[in-house]
Amino acid sequence: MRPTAKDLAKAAGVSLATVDRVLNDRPNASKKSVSKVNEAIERIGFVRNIAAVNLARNRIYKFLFVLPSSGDQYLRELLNHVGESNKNLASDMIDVDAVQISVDDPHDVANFLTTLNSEDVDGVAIMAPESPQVRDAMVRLHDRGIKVVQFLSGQERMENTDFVGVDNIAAGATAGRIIGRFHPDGQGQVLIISETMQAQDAIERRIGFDRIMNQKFPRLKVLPSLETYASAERAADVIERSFRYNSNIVAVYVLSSEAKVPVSAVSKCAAIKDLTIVVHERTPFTEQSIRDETIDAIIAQNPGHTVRSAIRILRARTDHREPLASQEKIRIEVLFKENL
Amino acid sequence: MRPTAKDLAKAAGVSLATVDRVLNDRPNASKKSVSKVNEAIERIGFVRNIAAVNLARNRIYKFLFVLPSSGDQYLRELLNHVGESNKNLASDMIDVDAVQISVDDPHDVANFLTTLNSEDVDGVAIMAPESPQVRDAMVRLHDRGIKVVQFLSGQERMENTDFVGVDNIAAGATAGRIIGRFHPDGQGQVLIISETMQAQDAIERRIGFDRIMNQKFPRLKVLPSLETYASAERAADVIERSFRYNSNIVAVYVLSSEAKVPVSAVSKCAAIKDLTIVVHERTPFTEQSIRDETIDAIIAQNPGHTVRSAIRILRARTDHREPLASQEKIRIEVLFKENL
DNA sequence: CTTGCACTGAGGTGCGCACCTCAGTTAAGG
DNA sequence: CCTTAACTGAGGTGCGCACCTCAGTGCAAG
Repeated sequence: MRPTAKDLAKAAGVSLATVDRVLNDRPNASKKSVSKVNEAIERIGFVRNIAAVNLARNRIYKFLFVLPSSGDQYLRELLNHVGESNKNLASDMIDVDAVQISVDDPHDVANFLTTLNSEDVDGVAIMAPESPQVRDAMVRLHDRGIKVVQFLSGQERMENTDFVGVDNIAAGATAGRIIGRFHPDGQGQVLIISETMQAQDAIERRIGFDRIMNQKFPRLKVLPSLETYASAERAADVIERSFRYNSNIVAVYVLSSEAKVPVSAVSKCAAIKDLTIVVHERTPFTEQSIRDETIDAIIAQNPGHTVRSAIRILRARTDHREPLASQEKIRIEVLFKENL
Repeated sequence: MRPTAKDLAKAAGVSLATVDRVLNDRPNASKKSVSKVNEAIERIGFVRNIAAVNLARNRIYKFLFVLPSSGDQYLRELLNHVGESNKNLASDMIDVDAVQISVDDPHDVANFLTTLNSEDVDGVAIMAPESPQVRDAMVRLHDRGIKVVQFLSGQERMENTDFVGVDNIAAGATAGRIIGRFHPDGQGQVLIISETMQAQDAIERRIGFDRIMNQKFPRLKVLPSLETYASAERAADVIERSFRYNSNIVAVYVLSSEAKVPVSAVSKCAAIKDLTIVVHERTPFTEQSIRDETIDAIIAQNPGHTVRSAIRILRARTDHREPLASQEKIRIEVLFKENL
């Protein structure tokens, strides 16, 4: 049998009421009592039964994912995993929901966050681009007692806020290592494509990529980033032009998380199987493409892991516990055809 | 507020006692009552509060990891994660422990498993090589009501038993893809080193490796597997001999999970930085080696993930729930210097 | 000495559920 | 008709804990 609060009280030589005061930081506990209880906790190895705590508190965790309204397959994956987590965690009294808002206008995002109330929600995971307004709104959320997680998005790290996602500089460097090692003879040009270079994640990936290419594979020439603005026509246009002007493209690196548009455009300009193509995020499209060997590698952050990690962190913060850093580190996954 | 069992009873038009009979498969519930309750569960979206269930049942989960007594760094990682999980899950009333037994003699393993009692343990995760005795003992564990997980080890898949670990054929193929793509000009010999080729996991990795090398990279010649039997002297001996007879070794693939001995031996025979070296499992040694670029890639199964996955599966089985396959798939991780 | 305040312990209630008992109802079989 | 077995509902207890009330106790300031 595990020791209960009653055993703790006996071991500490105090009453249950005092144990309760200490455990829950209630007033009217003397320093002596506090230390007696803490000493006894260590001595008898008392561990609070979380199930009983939550039952007694009659607590229901409510967490919200704030996601962009624009997006393609990867976003859909995220939404699916949020829904699935909601189902799976219902028996643990955890409600998870997702809203999609237009993240183009930072004001809208900030306004939405402002409407959130600590009565309705315990924690929020936010995927939105960098902007002072959003940062302010996040700080105010925290002040209202709502836990905040920066979710996959490229905000600068904030105090009182956890980040879930990968180190994008490292992710870009990983892509660089793969492309570089796949071309040991050097020589050739590398095409870089992104939806936009405004986004922090794209910038960081590019930085990491450039760094390793310069250091390790200087004979491969990295071209300036093309921006598609998520438009198929524009993608076709700029990519076609780039292939026309650059006659020795041997590899393509797609920075953004939606790879379908750029890869499709590339396939119309070149013998795509002769190119080394590295993209981000596992989606139905990229999975199919790696199976048929159109693309060569996927750098991914597992959407299921990220969603669950965000939830675990929010739960820990809500309980005033420290999340387990070792468990919550999101890995930069490298996927080839063989280890899908 | 979530609906409680009381709400369920009202919605189903039966008493709490009958709801209890249905939910817990107790006798003396008519088919009509059962269907009324089940219909109401769907209708009002009733979800059992697991915390309350476990509290009322006063249940403490007890899980045991049965690990080999021989092993080096990777085994130590596993033990650490078991210990860490035990700490972290104490507040969820989950006790996790590990025992190490000599797995050389299948009889010893089987005998040990036979001593396990369903009073003392709810589930066991077993890492032990293939053998009929062990299989039998595992079946008998299951018959005694103890849940069984085959942990990382190369047993054939069994009924009533979950497997935690990676597809080793795919892992070997992944190693093959990396070595192959790192040598696009072809030509050269690939050295394969393993502690033993008796173990199922080594065999499977070799199969996967050979398959892709034959199909995709036939110009690289894969040498017969060297066996070190975990002995540094023997490793030095056979590896030195191999380098003497084979003058064009360009890559080394270490099949077994402890890479220290073989890599150290290789480093004495050749300019190690000119070789492409792929090993299995992240350990302090392999991590250091990839940082200083002695080795080029690590194929890993995350020990923390595997331990936690085994525990989640055992917990689900103990609760007569189905584990979430999507969450429990252990990924074949590919680690380069950049995405450690 | 009294007053006031910080502290303490005893005890109660309820969270959602499991598990038990027992009186009572219904329906089938003879 | 009665017997029997299958079923049902009402109610109680307890799991470990949070949260509350209230009657104290001790100690320091006035």
